[in-house]
Amino acid sequence: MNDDDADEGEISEVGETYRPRDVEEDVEEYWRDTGAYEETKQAHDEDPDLYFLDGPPYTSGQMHLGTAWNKTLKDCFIRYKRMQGYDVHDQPGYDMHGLPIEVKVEEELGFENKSDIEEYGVESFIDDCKEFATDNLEAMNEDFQSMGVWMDWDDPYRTLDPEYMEGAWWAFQKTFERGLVERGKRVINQCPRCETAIADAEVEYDEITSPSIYVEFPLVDDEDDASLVIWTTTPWTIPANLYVAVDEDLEYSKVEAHRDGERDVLVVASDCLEDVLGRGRYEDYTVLETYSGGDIVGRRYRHPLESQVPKQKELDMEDGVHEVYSTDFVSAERTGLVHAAPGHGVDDFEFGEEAGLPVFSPVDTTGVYTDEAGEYAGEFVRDANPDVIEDLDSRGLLVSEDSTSHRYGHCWRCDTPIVFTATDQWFITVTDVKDRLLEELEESEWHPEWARDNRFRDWVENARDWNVSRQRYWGIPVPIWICGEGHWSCIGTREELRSQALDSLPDVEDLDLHRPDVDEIQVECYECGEPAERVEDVFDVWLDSAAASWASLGYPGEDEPFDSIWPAELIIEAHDQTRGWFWTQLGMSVAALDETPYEEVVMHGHALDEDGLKMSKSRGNIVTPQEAIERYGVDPLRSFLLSHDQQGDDMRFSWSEIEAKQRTLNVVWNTHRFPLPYMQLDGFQPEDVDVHDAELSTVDRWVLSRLQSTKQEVEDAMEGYKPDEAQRALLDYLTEDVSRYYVQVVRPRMWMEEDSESKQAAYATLYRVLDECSRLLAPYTPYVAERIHQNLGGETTVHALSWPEVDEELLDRELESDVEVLRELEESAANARQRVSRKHRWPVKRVVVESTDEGVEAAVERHRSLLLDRLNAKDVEVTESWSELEMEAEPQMDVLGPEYGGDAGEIAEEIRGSSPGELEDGVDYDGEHVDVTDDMVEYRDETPEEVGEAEFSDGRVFVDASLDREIESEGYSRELVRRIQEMRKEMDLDVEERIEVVVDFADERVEELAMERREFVAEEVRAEELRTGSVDDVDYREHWTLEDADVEIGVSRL
RNA sequence: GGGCCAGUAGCUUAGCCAGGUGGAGCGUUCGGCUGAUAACCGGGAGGUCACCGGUUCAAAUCCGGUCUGGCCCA
Repeated sequence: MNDDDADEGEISEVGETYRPRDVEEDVEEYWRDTGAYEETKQAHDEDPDLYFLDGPPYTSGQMHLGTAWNKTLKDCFIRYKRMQGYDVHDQPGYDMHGLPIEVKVEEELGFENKSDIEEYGVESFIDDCKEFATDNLEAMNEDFQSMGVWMDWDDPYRTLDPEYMEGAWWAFQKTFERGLVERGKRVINQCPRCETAIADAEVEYDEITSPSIYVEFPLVDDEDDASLVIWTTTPWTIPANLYVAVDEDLEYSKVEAHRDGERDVLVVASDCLEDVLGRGRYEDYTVLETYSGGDIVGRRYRHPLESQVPKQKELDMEDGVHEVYSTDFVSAERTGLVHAAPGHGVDDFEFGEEAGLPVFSPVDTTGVYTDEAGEYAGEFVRDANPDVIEDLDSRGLLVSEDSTSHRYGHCWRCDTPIVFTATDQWFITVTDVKDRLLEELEESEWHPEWARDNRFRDWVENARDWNVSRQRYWGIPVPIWICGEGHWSCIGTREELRSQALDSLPDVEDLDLHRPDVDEIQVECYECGEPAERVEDVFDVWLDSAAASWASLGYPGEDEPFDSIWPAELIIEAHDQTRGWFWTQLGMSVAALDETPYEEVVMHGHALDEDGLKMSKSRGNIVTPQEAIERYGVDPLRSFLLSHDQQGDDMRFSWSEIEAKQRTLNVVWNTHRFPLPYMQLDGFQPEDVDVHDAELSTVDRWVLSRLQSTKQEVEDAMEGYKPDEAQRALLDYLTEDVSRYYVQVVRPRMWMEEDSESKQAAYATLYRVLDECSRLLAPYTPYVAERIHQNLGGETTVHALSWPEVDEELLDRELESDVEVLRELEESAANARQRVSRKHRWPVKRVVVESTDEGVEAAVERHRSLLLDRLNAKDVEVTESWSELEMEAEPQMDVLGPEYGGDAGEIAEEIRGSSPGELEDGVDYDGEHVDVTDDMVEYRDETPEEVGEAEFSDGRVFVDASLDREIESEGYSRELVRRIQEMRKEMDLDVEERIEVVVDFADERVEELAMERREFVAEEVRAEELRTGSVDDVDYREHWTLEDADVEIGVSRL
């Protein structure tokens, strides 16, 4: 690349083809050297604020294709909004706390559980976590910049900064003050390895194999000694069973059944009877009685393991324990009865709480039974399954035993199957403000709409109280202190902590809020003044990012910019964030501030592999952005990413599509490159010619009008958050209109040697088009946009410029539709030519356009000379009906259908292929007579030889390719010109270099025809002399065949 | 097991909300152009519109179900 010496402010020649990586390197350097990013920010300093909020990626990995897509979308909108005249808030963020990082650090240190951490020292562990997160941040910062994303990389918000953590404390305190913080037993997902509660969002579901057992629960005081039959895949929860659930509206049967000489009386749902008895291998059975679930509600049973678990005998004394209840979580599956352990199941717990039942959860944080589990104490719950089954069997209570595979929750980080246990946790009771959540949800606008209406609302409606506490180390400490009396004191800021602390603390700036430092601080209880200790828990990491909209702004430490820009106007994230950031932000903000923290949401999809499958390490189908950048470049990759409908849809990765994007950009590149040498040669100064005053030709006016329409289209699409449509409109304009049409038509004007108004107008037009397009391209492909802008003599970075406005004066809809017609005719004519094998180089006598559309005729009349030139035709005419040849009828179903209903098909068959005469009297079908009206048919016909025919949307085009002397003469002379030009190229001659040509024709007739235009040929090929005769003593010679005629051509330099 | 989204040519997709003989780009193939030339342009071939059923004179489009993939939940 040698075009990096492009002088600012001057049009430069570009000699190379498009090499994305070279362009990107050059532009990167230019941006660095000129401080382009700062310059751009400065240019919009005084504009109205726009608070875009970056969703913080988690600093445990690196950029993948999904995050690259996400940041590219964000960058695209940031650049666009800036150009639209906004001072866009562009601070990136990083989510740096939490269990995932702890797990990674534990892995590095070879730790297996929490006691390893305690032994190692919490302080050192915290330091390691911090280092890990910070290192990753640096790497990710670089990754994102390599995608050409312009954000404030020097100053990201980091959830581990004290001022950020304070934002979370403050909001939690607000929530606390509003009475929405609770402590209580809840059934939570416990990871026995990490020894902590994990959020619903942190549970991943995988297929596992579990025992599948049917168990008898003997009823108390039953005349037939009947037992309830329950089914479970978690035998280990039976020691904690407190009640059995049925559906009151379901029918149940009491049956007497026999196997191996034993008699059992069982109660199961009637629909499940056959299945259960089959599994139990019963030989026969008799239904003793049927009743509804409601009839057995309140019946008592004996706990099947009461002798193994003595605690169950105590619990049996309590009201309501070991009774049958009707709940809404029962269905007629398996047995239609559900064993419920409030200590180990969410539904079980919630219903148990309503019914006033106790919670029994004899399992510790590591998933090991406590002493309350009697004989099972000390055993890991899942390992106890066989013992439980054996004990049940030995008591004769096991109906059947099998195994089943089903989906079960696992810890997302260490993949350990979770255990549901009821433990003490801190909650934000979002269920208390659900109405407000649903109201505030309406205050935000979502793209696409269904993301909010069909998805997010559903999630919010079903949201449960948010368990925000984790029994871990690396996170924001829960700011609650408890005194000896059990009073809670909630601290909201560092300043408040200082003033409330019993010992004197360092200045606010030097106060770190992390564990273990904060654990050592005692505060004075707000209620009784006694010393209070902090609870040991840290926050769920989702609470960190939930506070981003104010915490990233340094609030409450700083009032500005929070007071002036909150809430966020725009957030852009993938669809997995419905349960994540979209939700936690809304939940936290409504709980603390009673208001939505964001106004507009753009939801995009995930990046899938080439087969539409998720990219994952285990599948080994991961494609990294770096790989794609190396192979094709950043701009092609961005262009590819932004070409997808991002509104909620997943994207399939495709190498060939990136390659296609690169080729499209290559066309754009060549389009901008084409006029540069001519402009430079003529010393064209953009500021000297205004397109409004220039002598514009039809195509000039047309391409400028199309520019206005394109700007409008692009802007409309961007305002609707559809960058894919915007980019498509722009690239279509550049390739279809500018490259494939305008540049083709305008070339001869650029080649004119002497200066002319016409040439100046062409320069001005193309300059205007390219200059504005470089700005339009900026949000999508920032590098190549910048390069084009610079090559056109841009004085500042393109990204600091304003979005080009639509110039109504240059808009001419009629002209646009005229040219659309002309181009269609041109295409059809090319098609017609091909059918009679007539090259475009050979003129044709005339082109006949057959159309009844008045617009077509008008367009042709208005632009006759342009069209003749494009068609390479001597004449063009428009007629309503040109051919009188035999015509064949084609039935029109859109008319026949509504008219004849079910008979339309048959009538159509009668009509098809008939001549107009045959249809004059109508057709008969099935004994009925039908009149055939004009609108029911259209006719096709055939054309004479030497006339090519092709259709276009409003009719047909006929090309009369018959030859006469003039046409042959012109054709052969042009054939000759092309061969000589080819030889000039092979000889590597300069464009201006003069030559001498000698041609030896084998065919006299061809010689005569071609030489009739000797001067034309000589001028075209810049020959001082063009003669015929034998070729000898020349610099370069070659044999050719012109159509069927052999010639030998000799060319010599002068 | 439930909710949401998607399934259109070899590939990427438009069309679907407001039903009337399926468009485009890439690839492929044939051809053209030859002062953007390691470029550029045109034509052709290529589609049971995932599958099954329903509504309708008429369904890619509306309705119900199935399958596949994705996200979320249980």
